[in-house]
Amino acid sequence: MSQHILVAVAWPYASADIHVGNVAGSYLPADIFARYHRLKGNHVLMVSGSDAHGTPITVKADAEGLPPVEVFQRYHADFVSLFQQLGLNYDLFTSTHTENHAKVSQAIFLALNENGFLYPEEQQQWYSPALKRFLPDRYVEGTCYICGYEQARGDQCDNCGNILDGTQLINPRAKTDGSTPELRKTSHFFMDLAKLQDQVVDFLEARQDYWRPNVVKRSLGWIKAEGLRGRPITRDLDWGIPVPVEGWEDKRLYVWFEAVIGYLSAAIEWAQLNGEPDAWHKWWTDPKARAYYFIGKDNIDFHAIMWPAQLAGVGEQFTRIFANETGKPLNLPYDVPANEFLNMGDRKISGSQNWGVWVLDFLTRYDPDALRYYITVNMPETRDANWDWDDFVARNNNELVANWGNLVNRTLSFAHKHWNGHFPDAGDLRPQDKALLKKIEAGFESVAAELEAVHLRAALNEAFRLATETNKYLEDQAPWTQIKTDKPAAGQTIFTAIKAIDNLKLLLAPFLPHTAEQLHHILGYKQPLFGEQYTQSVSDDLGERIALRYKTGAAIGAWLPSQLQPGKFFNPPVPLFKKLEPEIADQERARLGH
RNA sequence: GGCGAGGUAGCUCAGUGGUAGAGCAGGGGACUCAUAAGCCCUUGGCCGGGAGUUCGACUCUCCCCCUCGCCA
Repeated sequence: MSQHILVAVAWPYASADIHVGNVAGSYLPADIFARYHRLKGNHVLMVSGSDAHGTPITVKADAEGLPPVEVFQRYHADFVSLFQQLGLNYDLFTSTHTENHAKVSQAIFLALNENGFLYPEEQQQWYSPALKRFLPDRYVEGTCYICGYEQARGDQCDNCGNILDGTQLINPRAKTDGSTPELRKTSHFFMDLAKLQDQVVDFLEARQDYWRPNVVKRSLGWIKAEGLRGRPITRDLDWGIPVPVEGWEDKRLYVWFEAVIGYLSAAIEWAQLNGEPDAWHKWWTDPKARAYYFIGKDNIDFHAIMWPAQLAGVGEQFTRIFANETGKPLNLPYDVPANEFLNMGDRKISGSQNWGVWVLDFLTRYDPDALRYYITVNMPETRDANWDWDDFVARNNNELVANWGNLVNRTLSFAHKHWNGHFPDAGDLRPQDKALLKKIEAGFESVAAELEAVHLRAALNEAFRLATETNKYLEDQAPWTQIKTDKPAAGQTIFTAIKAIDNLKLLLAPFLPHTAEQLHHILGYKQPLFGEQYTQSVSDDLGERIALRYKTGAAIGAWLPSQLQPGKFFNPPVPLFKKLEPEIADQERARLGH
């Protein structure tokens, strides 16, 4: 009955700080989804890592006078710390800078090559005689051949916004030393996407009924309008994964091709770290397993078209080449629930313009569940959404604190005061008590239905509606009046409310895990709802790094109605959430210096 | 310019061929257990604009405008 669910999460690029838009786009929805499935008893494997290779990192490294590996290491350490603080329970958060990932990527390359989906082709590329190397388009500046802007980059013009063909730049110069480059011929491997087009279209059409329209329609529309064309998968670079072909030692796999392979290599690394090297097959080669890819809309093409094409093209060859096992095809994505963008003030979040909310910084002043709540109610599932500091304060105070936090606090405080720290004895519950609990317990179906469809905002709203039902019940029963004349009746009311809260704790746990755990403890449970995050140092010939891990341990959380018993002892309640001062909105805006 | 997604109450968003919905904000009320929270009642919208199909369209078709993304 229980399923194997691969939760594949976008890989943060190791040259920029993580902001709330990244969290809203992929990291948080993935964690909510994974936590729900863990509570449900399914076998979740949630993997991701730092995307370590590619030109932006070498550009940054050059600018700072550091080797690329140090830039990568610094950001990677920040990511691990951030994800721990936010409570993102990755089974493994690794990186693409591992021997394992290189080996897996090379096996994918070889499998595609064996199956006839790769071909080499000559291209023109800028070469710097002074630096004695080929320059990626990003390393070349010149005059834009479209608008005449003189500071255009080889890949894109910041003035007119057009994507450029770098070889057409006028007055090209190397970004690092200003020297004049020349065009030289260079060979690269291309993936023959045209040959894979039919398989990709079949793949998309088979899923179009349940995928988000913006993901599937856009992908199919693009393919049908333009057709897929060969795309280079190698580059003249020295930072990255070597091309496993003799004579190609000075080239590297193109990062777009290699980074997505991380979903597979991370699953394999996870299995190895656990001492069960074959365990990854349950998520990758068993056709009953489901793979969900949580990404932002900027990544749709790579996950809905390119990565499925790679997987389809590899066919049964991967396991044979990688592990000399009888080949089994790799699973294609089951769903790619891509989110739109979370902007700020209707402007795109931008690191270079210091326009945004940086999560590590945010967490020095506010709690992780407050962030998780606001991002979830505002999640850009169907269109771009906005981060607004006033709205953050208002929703924190008027919804999170007032509706849910206060429900817990008012009920438990009352109980603690009048029953000396025990749950009241309830005897046989009255019809109104049973009616409330029935409503709340229906949440294990209704909230679950939204979660399974990856409608996370709707799921959270549904859980909150049930908290409101409980507040209404309390108003109807008015235990503060009952207690003056009929203490047993008040006890039945309060016990029922506490049981409702114990249920709501579970329904909200995927969204608000830190406070759910805290409430769980207050309610007297000895074992935690969820397992534990931990870090582990992993070494190979490429170096040593920290991996973020997860272990189930003593976790007892289950997506099932509360079995809370009367009479048991519980801990004195403390507020789960903090009310925020309205002034902080202005302070936060001032912080940006705009 | 092409493709895709959006344009619904002050804000954030649901929604469907049959007399417009939720949460929050705003207004009023009774209560007091609670982080002055919660509960009840309530104001508020030519559902981007125009034309068409239909007995009837926010919902279907066409054209236009605006926003965002991808591509050229």
